[in-house]
Amino acid sequence: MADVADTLFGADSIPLPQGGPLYLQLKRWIEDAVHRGAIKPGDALPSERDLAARVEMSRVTVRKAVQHLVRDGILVQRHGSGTYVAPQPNRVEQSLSQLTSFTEDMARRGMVVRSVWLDRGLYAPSPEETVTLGLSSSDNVARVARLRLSGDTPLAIERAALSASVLPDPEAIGTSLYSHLEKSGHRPVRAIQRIRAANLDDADAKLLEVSPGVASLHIERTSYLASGRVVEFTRSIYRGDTYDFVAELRLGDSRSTR
Amino acid sequence: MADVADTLFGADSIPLPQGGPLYLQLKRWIEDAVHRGAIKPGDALPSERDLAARVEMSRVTVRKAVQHLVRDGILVQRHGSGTYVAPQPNRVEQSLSQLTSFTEDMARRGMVVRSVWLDRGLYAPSPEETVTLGLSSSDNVARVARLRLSGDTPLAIERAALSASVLPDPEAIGTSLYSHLEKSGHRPVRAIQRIRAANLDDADAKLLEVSPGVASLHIERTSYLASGRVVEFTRSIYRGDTYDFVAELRLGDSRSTR
DNA sequence: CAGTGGTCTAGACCACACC
DNA sequence: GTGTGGTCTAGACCACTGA
Repeated sequence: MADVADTLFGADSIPLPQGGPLYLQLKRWIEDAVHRGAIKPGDALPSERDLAARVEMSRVTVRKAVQHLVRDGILVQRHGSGTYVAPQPNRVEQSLSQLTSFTEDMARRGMVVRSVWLDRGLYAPSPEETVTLGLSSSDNVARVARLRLSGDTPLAIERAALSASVLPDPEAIGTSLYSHLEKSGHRPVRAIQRIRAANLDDADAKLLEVSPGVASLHIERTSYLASGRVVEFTRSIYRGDTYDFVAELRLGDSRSTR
Repeated sequence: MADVADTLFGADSIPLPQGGPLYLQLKRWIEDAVHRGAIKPGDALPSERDLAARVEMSRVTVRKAVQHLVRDGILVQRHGSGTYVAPQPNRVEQSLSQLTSFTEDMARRGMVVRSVWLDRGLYAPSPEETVTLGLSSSDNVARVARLRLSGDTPLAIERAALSASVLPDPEAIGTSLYSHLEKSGHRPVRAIQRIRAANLDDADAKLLEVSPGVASLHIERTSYLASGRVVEFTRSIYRGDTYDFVAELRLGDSRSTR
């Protein structure tokens, strides 16, 4: 079986595109090879030193091309092992109009979801938590932070803050925060979400097992009880390569032609 | 007036943090200086060569630290000019439940919005357009691509495709596609949006005047008439540092406890 | 013009994976 | 071990900005 180097540098190999900086020429060349299917997801690329010798560039320049492709999600690098074409990610969709529990939502699609606890306990509230959760200064706040995974693939980081009066014992949560809240009659019926894009910092990238700087969705959610009281304030970080959010829009009623 | 170099390297300067790679030490150090307010938005940093000499690192290492900060939106670099602390972006909010026109939406907030046409005309449809817009093979497709700006700041790139029967003359659109459609009785009343995060490629980054690789929101929108017919299919790219999308969620009705 | 960021090189050593 | 990616250096030249 021919290895990848033969495929890329064999007799019918395609020459590097011309024009612009060398690292961009090499980047385009590798990107095209992946999109053509000349090298497939999971395939290993030649080592950086090997590539550098073959295309007659310095290793620094090769690394620059490769790291751009890593940032774009085309390649992945594993320290001590090699550089590989990134696997096709299975994108997951989530509704932006129905307030659903992560666990219940995924179960409905037959996906196996796990959580790893990053933190849970009772704390003195920050000023921000005091305001958004409507706490008095003597109240405690319950913080629960989880890493969400589907199989072995991390999907999201979720950091929630709730009033201790709603969640007096954070340790008692099973897999689903919402079903735990439901038992005590505190399941939210309404929420406001604020969504933005941001590059992952080093710490969160490590947790999600992607490269720092990769695009991610940051979602802030404030959930309310039927009474109007705030139940939870959650900041979540979703991997950009595995998540789609879907929203249905209807004609606005605040138009000038009322 | 003391310049930035004096502020950073003066008598009461703060030493570089220890531990880990040099470029990350330098990155943390600059990041802290910005967050402390020791250097403010708009201020120029010392040149890369200057910085390298002062912290006793090679220029390559300094560049690595700086480019990480550029990617994170902390700094901006201008070729031939210098490196500056990034200005505080004014974030813009957009609703994810009301189907509003960009132009009308911004006007309601008193913001001055301009559009620059990137492309508009009639074309033979792509297979994807044929399917999503429900065209027959003889139909043409109208494509309109715009760069949206608030003042001189680019906000978003919008590429829309509509059936030529709905928009026979793309050149006739004024500033608002939706008000143009309204005149011909084709204003959509409902839309499905799909939102994801992605790193900007070089071309789109140039249009939006940010660095390649910066996080952005990619939105695909399919809009429908009251009759159920598809009016437009639009792909938009919003700058991650200037846009928040807001959605209101309600308790889902597809729960197991129906 | 001088000064800035942008690209590129050859060579070195370290940290980790895999055998 | 050997081979991989990760970091770091000193020095060079190019392309752009701005006085």
